[in-house]
Amino acid sequence: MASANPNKQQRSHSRLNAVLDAGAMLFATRGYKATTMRDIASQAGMQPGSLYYHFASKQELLQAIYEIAVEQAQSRLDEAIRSGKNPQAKFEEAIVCHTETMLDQDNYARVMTGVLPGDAPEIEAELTTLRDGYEDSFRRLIRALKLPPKVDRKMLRLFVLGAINATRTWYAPGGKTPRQIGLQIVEILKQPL
Amino acid sequence: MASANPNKQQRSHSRLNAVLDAGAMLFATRGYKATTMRDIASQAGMQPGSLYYHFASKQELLQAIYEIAVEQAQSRLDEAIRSGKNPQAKFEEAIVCHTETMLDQDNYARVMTGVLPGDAPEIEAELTTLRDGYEDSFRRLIRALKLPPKVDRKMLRLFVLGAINATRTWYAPGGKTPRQIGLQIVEILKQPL
DNA sequence: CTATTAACCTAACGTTTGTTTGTCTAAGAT
DNA sequence: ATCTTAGACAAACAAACGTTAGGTTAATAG
Repeated sequence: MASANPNKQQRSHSRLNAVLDAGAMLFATRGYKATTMRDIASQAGMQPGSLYYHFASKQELLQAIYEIAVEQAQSRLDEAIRSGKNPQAKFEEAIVCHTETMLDQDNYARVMTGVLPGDAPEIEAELTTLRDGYEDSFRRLIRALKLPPKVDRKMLRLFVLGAINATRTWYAPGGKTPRQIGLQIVEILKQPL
Repeated sequence: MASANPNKQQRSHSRLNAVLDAGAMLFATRGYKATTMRDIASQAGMQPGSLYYHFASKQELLQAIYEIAVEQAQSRLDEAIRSGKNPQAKFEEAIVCHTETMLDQDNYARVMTGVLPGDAPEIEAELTTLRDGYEDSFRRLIRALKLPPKVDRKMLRLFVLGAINATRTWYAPGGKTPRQIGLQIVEILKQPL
């Protein structure tokens, strides 16, 4: 009955991380359906069948990536929120942070916006729950905000997140930096039209 | 050498429109890759092979739908813009109109946001050109706007369109109407945060 | 009435898909 | 030195995919 070591000590030459990285990159840029297991295997430098040593199915691979993505994004966001000195500053920091996260090329978080809900029906509920957890931070931030009476808090959250998540469709490195883009969103929200 | 009638008079019992409607509906809700020709045929009430009497390929079907979509959206938008009495009012009318268009269930326009760029590589350029034409209306509207100096016009356009296009991911009939949602966007832009 | 053709259907083609199976290799444990 | 097993490979599977080919029907034109 084997080792007394409870750690799932992975061997040094395991390419699990290469698989996760490849999947995250391809799911984020091409979407779930448009990415094949062969694409992922090729990008990770291995054979298609080998992926199934690490994950039982394509959907499970997506779920694993999604969990890492939310975790990464969440910890980034928490730190940004801490740095804000009042509710309004916290909200602004969060906006800039989320924008940077979504435009960071080597980050998993773009999978959250690159995968259509319902592309993986069997795990759709889990993915939605994960994403909702992340968005809860924004819920709390906006609740603590002083706002004009005509502004609906739920709508504000959905519009801001929608605008930021859409940046991935037009962003191109070389122009404005992710940080500048995030700051512009804040600016547009602060200036009355 | 046939008829002197130059009209491409389509027969009354042709189900071309059923094909277009089915394709628009499925591409809009599931995306391009996730929609199969069999899905479309089934929804249109015919056999998969029959689709190829009307269109030479899946991509050509998408293109035809896309062209109708942009045309519909454009004519709606033009009318809304006409109804605004000054640049600011025109911009606001355009926001509400575009929101209603995107959330209209029986409209083709959702295909513009439901299909990922690059899903159909061979016609990607045409699709982008079509969409750019539509967005040009917003470019012109924003150019005519009096704005605070710190607000970048290009960013304002991308953020507003991004926020509106994202509504399709969370909108559910029964809650706020498309019109109310559009008006809330305007409200959030007008009120300083 | 006959010839034509628009608009489908039926049936299959070749390819790509996610996945499974069995084998090999090398690293760590005994 | 031997055993075990993590981690990969090579090859194939069945299903689903976009697409094609040929036959059928019914409306229209002459």
